[in-house]
Amino acid sequence: MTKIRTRYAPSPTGRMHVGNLRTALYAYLITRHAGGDFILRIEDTDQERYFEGAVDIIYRTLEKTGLDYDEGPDKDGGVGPYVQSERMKTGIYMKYALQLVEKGEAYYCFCDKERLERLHAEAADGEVAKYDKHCLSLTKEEIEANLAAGKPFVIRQNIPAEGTTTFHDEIYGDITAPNEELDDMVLIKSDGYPTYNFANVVDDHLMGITHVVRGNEYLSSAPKYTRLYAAFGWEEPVYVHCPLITDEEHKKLSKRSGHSSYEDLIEQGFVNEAVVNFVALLGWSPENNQEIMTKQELIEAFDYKKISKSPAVFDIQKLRWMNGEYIKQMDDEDYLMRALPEVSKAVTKPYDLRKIAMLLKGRIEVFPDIPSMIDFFEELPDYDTEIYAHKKMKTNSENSLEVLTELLPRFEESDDYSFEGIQKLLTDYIAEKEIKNGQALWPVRIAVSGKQSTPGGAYEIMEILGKEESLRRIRIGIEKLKQ
RNA sequence: GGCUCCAUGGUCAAGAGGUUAAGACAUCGCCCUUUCACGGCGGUAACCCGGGUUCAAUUCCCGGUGGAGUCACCA
Repeated sequence: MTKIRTRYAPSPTGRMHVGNLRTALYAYLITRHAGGDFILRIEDTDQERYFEGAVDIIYRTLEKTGLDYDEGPDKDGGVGPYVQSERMKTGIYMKYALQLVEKGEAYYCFCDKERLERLHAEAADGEVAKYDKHCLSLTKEEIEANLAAGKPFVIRQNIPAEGTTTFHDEIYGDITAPNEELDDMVLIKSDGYPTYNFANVVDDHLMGITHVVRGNEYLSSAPKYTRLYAAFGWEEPVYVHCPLITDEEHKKLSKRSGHSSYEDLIEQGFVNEAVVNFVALLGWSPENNQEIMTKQELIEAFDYKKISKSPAVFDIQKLRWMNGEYIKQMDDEDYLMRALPEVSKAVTKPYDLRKIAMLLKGRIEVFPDIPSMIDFFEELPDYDTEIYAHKKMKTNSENSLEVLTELLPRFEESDDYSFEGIQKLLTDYIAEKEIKNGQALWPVRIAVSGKQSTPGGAYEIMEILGKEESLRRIRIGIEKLKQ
């Protein structure tokens, strides 16, 4: 059995789409599961969409998501270069294209933009224009003359007008398309660059790729690739077309959704591992139904034959849940590194920010949740005294006022504002008065936070606020309740 | 519109020719708790429709319907 070789072949056009991330991940998992090679190839044949820095995004994203590759532009494995623009300079694409021309499987086309546009315009209502093979009938002399005159040209694949083409996909089975539906696609563009469609086939073959993993938006162009392989007489790779990832409207995930790229998600406070874990489960699930999985567990469990066929909605709600699980598992220092900047956004006063941050671990799903949960530390909100009422604790404005009034002098006297000190003061009071914990703790917490729900309880909050501010807030509470 | 693909709760997702049709997220309720959350327990909620094959179909086949993808000198 030959060693499995898969590749991730992104175009440097911007951020990494989550669909691409999943495709890369599946290719990666297939290879690692089987002990094969994972190859990175940069497909920069579109000069117009290329921009400086886009390649760096690819490197960075692969690194952060833990998709280490065995061969790539910076890791020669003997079948390079691994960047298509560099490969082009060696002339391989033209060489192979001319081979097809020789065989009659491809042909020169000199049609200009105007003619092609006319073809589109003339297409009958509801019909889609296909290239009409106009240049296929050019004589050898005409072609020579055009070339000699320096006329711009493309090379097109010559697909028979009749018959059908069938290919096999590991997920979808045999798929057959009528040839008349297949356009004579451009192989070599007029700028000399190969199209994605062509470079892909040539490179996959030359690089010994055994399994081609890609999104199922390529399903309808796959027959053309099959014809290309056949034209060359090359063996086709194993195809694994992944189901689409869609938005809530069941449309292909697009930029409009606001979370279509890996970088979007990271900016929104998601952690790498959670994103990778979540995306892995979009279209596949392990036998044992485990949900939280490390990369290693994914590698061991991954079986591409069990990838599903139907599209999956990207449910950000579930990602949030999963992210929360990852945050809970983080070690404290890592957590603080991510959480502290968010804490600082809401709290500028000299409180113990680490303590505040630790209050939130286990309560947040994404880091940007933090500021709105702790803004009360910075400034006591102008709250309504109605929130002093708590049904279960049987608290209301009257008994809350009583509790606070009685506690105020005790707090004024005390100088121990440690967690334990505050706790002791309050539990002593509760024992003395023979009331329920909540009957004292609830009003105190409301007074010092001004919020119905807070991370941490009365002890934690008062410890962080300190004596002076705690007293100030309790006095405000008493004033509010008197009115 | 042509072609192609898809179809189990709101979402992800198991599953098998005969099952009480898993599990997770979300949602609802209860318990725990100094609030919220966490955690624990429980509830609501699904096999698109019509034929056929079969003793038996949600599962296999065909048709319909619905949804999606794709139809570039973009990838």
